[in-house]
Amino acid sequence: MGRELFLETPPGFSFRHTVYSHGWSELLPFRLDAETWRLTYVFRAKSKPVSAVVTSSGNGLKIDVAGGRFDEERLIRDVRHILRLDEPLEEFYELTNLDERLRWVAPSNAGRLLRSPTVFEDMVKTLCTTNCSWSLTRIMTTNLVEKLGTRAVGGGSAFPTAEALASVDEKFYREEIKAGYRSPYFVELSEAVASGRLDPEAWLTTDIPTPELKKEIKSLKGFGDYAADNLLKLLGRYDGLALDSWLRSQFYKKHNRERTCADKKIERHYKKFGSWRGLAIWCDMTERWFDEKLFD
DNA sequence: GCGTCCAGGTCTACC
DNA sequence: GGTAGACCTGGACGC
Repeated sequence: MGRELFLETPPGFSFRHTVYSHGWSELLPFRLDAETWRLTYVFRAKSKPVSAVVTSSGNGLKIDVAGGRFDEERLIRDVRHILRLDEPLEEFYELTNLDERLRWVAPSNAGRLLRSPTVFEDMVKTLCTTNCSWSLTRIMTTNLVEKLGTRAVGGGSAFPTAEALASVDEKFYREEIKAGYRSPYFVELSEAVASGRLDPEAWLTTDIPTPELKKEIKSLKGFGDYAADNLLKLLGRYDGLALDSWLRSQFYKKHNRERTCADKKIERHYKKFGSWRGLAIWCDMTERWFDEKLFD
């Protein structure tokens, strides 16, 4: 039997801008119905994962949990975390308000990037975005969830645990997940986390300066500049631009008359946003996404 | 149907 | 520190 929970949101929170902030809502165990703006996610629970649907409702969020036994406090914590309800963006908005082309960001309450309940899940998904088309990213994450995730109450499967990911070998990743040359990276990462040698969740609260943290992330196989910067953004550190081919091509179109240029020029363009430059470029490059949708 | 290119890059070897 | 070449896969594209 299902249960309905309600979670109050802070002023200046946009559900639609958050769930549609980047491609994560298209990757299992997220599912987004952009017509009805229903965000489904399979949450880890006490015995068996549970599927829940999150929708915007008045001054908060309605969470319809499919059923099963679950820790309400933990589920609420996960929802707060994935939607970044506790992330202060005032300083960022002060900067975007000073920029003519980014003045839309603050009134829209944009800038919250959807993330997974665990840093580990975001790491695996980030690996799935490297050097491939978005369609292949979706194939790999779908395979991971459907072939290694635990079935949930209410349908779907949870994102697999580090232990589950560490229980299969490189051959499985190549043949079943279609991860190709990335396969040993998944094995190394999941074994490190499952054994306790690596604790990425601690990065959410660590005081380590960002350059040092980036160095630590880059010491992992498969995490280069883009992947490390992307993960740092999801951790709430926006110093790096996380330039990939898509972001570069968008910049060329919008700010460089469709001509390629060196990364240094892109970095100069966003320098004025200081430690928020990674979020500034992302908002700038995705502005048209929100023109195409009906927003609250 | 087939070959080529490239996509939400990174690693290694070499200079 | 900078760079060339290799690397899985799937989809788009040209022929």
